[in-house]
Formats: sequence, structure tokens, C-alpha cells
Amino acid sequence: MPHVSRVDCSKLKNQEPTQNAFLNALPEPIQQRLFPHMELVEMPLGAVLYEAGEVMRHVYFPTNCIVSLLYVMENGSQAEISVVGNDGFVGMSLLMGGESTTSRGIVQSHGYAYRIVGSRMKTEFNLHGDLLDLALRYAQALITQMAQTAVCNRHHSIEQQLCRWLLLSLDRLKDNHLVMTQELIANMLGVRREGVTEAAGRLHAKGVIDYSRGRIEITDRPKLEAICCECYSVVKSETDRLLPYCPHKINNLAKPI
Amino acid sequence: MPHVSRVDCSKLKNQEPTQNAFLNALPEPIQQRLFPHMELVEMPLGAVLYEAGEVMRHVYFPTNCIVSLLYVMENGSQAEISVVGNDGFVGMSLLMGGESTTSRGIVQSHGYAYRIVGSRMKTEFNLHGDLLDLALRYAQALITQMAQTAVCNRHHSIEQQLCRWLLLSLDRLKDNHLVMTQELIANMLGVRREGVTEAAGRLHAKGVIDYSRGRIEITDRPKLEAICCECYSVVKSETDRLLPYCPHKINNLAKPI
DNA sequence: CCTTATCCGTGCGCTACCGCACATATTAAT
DNA sequence: ATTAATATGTGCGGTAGCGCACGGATAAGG
Repeated sequence: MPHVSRVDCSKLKNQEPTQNAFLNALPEPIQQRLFPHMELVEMPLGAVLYEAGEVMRHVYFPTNCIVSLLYVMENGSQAEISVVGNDGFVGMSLLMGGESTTSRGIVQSHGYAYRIVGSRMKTEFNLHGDLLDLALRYAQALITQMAQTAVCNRHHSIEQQLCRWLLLSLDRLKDNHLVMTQELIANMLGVRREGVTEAAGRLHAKGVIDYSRGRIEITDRPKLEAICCECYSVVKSETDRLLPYCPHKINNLAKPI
Repeated sequence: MPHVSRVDCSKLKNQEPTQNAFLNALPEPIQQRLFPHMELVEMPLGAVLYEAGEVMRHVYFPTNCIVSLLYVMENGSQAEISVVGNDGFVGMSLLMGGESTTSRGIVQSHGYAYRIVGSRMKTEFNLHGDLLDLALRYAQALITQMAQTAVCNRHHSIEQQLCRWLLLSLDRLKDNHLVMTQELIANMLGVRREGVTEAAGRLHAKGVIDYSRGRIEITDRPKLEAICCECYSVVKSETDRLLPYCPHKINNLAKPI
């Protein structure tokens, strides 16, 4: 099982806390209080940030990685609940008071994140300033994503769900390709691997994506959005409304290594 | 379309704000600040508390009614996201800062609720006292419910989902029967009415429920829980963990009229 | 270069659920 | 009592997705 590990010479990686949109949106005084306690960590594919029911030690702020919050059922099958990228953070339950959740957090796309010990984050949270306000709005954005996931699971085809998933992931990577096997996508969506293969094949036939062995490239994004169900745009526009700090406007974005 | 309407002689209805577990759990000083601004309202079946995207005017605290938060798709089909009864309140987005949500709130089971103008609730919320803490924990409980709804939609049969839905509803009614047509249940679950008919038929054959024309009675609750998927117990135990104020311990429960 | 592991394609029978159509039963309205 | 409205039962063809079992293709390692 891959592990999250510290990175020593952070400068070399061109990483800055402000590459996370949430951190970037915080007023300077708060940044100055928090950033000294942040440590840069590498987030390898498959790393488990926390298990269901486990008290979380850290809050993670992705810069260029993606983390899936997913639920694992008794029989082992999974379902993704929501996705976190450089738009937000992992560890909401620490702030909400529950300390743990019924889902687990897993790195879905390799990259980096800054993390801070939970209690320090909580301390700032308890000052009831801008961090509280922003975190609450982000919580609502997460809720929107979960709700839409429930809807999409109920009503839409695997192909449509794949489109939604691709778009949500790409928005958090600021890139037109992602490194991800169909097997893993199937785990996220909670469907068969073969189902993803078929859907991907159809998307390829339509000229929307290219892929091979764990790499997917979007060749026609407008078409992808057209094929996708409404679920993506609902989440997207609601997130933009709730978090007007515009993660996509951060200019010193982390580049994949 | 049924409307929420004020109730004048509240005493006659045996209604008290403390019949809502969330309100009951608040410390007395907060109760004394809030309760004078609460008004008792009747909540008829089908009443719409708020529409998607609409800024909510009030926060509702059910005493003996049930409210569904559900998403309506572009094509009109629906999916229930979560359920609120006397364990919590409707209007979280007002406190979170978003003011509106992408879902709508609809009365699923007739009864009463206390409501308060959103701004007053927000004022107390902004004092950053116990109300904030409790509301955040309740928010996490709601999140858990949404997440589990997504999982259940993905992996479980209509029969299992019906069991989950029945159990969640009954917990909020403190009763062994509920007034609800199969058509409405189908809308909540986002499935065909016929699917609910079949599932209900099977549950009846197993001796778990009795029903006729809009009334469902649970005759063997332990068996119902046994048939149900894990989703119910996950939500239940997590909610109990997060909200130890024990809604079921309120003794002056509102009785159906 | 050859083996091995990983990833993707494909076919097949099966089941749950869908959409539709229509029959029946119960309550409500005149 | 008759009609209307509502609620539930049932049947049927169609299909999306599942579980399974392969077979081929591509990368990785000695």
C-alpha cells in the first residue's frame, strides 16, 4: 500500500500552499498563521489518507493531486462519494466535530498536497473568522457534489457517469489527460471494469477521448460536456457560485512532475 | 399545491418546540432567545418548503412531520437526497452561507413544525456558541445520509432501498405505520411505481409489512432490519454518534392528530 | 529476448429494472 | 347508486448492467 511521505526540499518541486485555491483565498493574516505549520507531502496513487471511522490526524490541501472520498461496503465493493482537488481540502469532519466519517480518503491521481495537523486547523477554525466562513461554503459545495452523485447513480448510464467523472477530475488537474486505469475508474464509479471499457470505447468512437494503458486524453472537451448528463454542470456552477475564489485563476499552478 | 400555513392556537395541538430534538438539545439561554420567534406551522403532505436555487426565508424544525430533500432533474424525474424529521432541521444552506441549494424540500409526511425567520437563526449561529457546534454535527449527519444514499442507489435492490427508506422514515415518526402511497415512495427512491409495488408485495409475503391504499404498517421490524442493506444501520449509528442528544428520548412527543 | 504482470477487448447467459398497457380494487363525489 | 378518482396488481418486451471466462495487447524486469 502506497504511503503519504514528506518531501524535504519543497522548493525544488515548485510547490506553494497558494496553489491550493482554498488556501489561496484565505486572507493574509490567516495564511501567515497557518502556512508555517504546513508540510508538503507526496501523494502517491492509492495512498489512504484516512479510513472509515478513524480519527483523522491531518487536514490535506491538494495542489496537483486528486483525492477521492469513497465508501467501502461490507462486501468490498465501493462507491465514490465526492472528489477533492486543489479546490478544497480533505478532512472536513475534523472541523464539523465528528472527527471521523464513514467514508475513506484515497489518492486517485498522483501529486502533492500540503497538510497540517488537525488540531492547528481546528484552532484557527474556532477563531470563527474567515476560515470558518470559507470552510462552510466549501462544505456546502461538497454536499452538492454528494447529492448529485446520488442522483447520477440512480438515473444515468455508465457512459454519462464516466463523462461526469472525467470532467470533474480534469477540472481539478487543469490538464487534458489523466493517468488512471479503467479498473480504478470502475472502482470509483462502483461499476464493472468491463462497463467502463465499453463506455470508453464508445466515447473513443465518437472522437471524444483517446486512451491506452492507464492514460486517458480528452480530445474534444465540448463534445464531452455535450454527451455528459446535467450532473456535471449542476455541480460545476453551484461550486462556482459557492466558492467565487476561482481556483482556475491561480496562475502559479503546479505542473505535473 | 398544498401550502404551509400558520397555526393559531398552538396549545391545542400539544406542540412544543422541544419536541424537536435539535431544539431540545440547545442550552436554555439559546432556547430563550430563539423560541419567542418561532411560529408553529402545519405541514401538509406535498408542501414545498423551498425550491432549488431559491433563497430560503425560514428554517424549519419538524416536530412530527417528515421533510424530504430531493433533487428534480431536467426531465422531471426525482431522487431523494436525505430525510429530515424531528431529529434536525431544514435550511442548512442558510447557515452554511450558500443561502440556496440545488435540491428542494418537500413534506413527505403530514404534521407540524416550528419555523423561524432565517436571519434570526443566522444571528444566533453567528454568535458561534453551542448552536454552531450542534448545527455542524447535524450537518455531518446529513452528509452521512447523503453519502449512503449515493451508495445505496448504486448497489442495492429496490426491495433493500425500500427497507432503508421505511426504517429511516419510521425512526422519525416514532410509530409503526406511515401514510404514504407507493407512487410517492417511488418518487422519493427515483424508481418506478411498479417496482415499489413488487418490492412491497414481497415484503408483505415475508410477513414484514401490511399495507393498503396509502397506509403502510410495519408488523415485524426486526425482520425488516434484517432484510435491509447495511445502509440503514450505517446512517443510524453514525447519526447516534454525532448527535448524542437522543431524539428518541424526548418524552413529550407529538402525537398524530 | 523472453517471461510475467498488467491492462484492455469481447462474448454469453442472467437478472433487475424500465416503459407501457391494462385490469382490479378501494375510496370519494354527486 | 353511479360515477369518478385514486391506488394497487400484473403481464410483457426491451435493455443496461452484472458475473464470468476468456484472449490479445502492451509494458516491465531479468
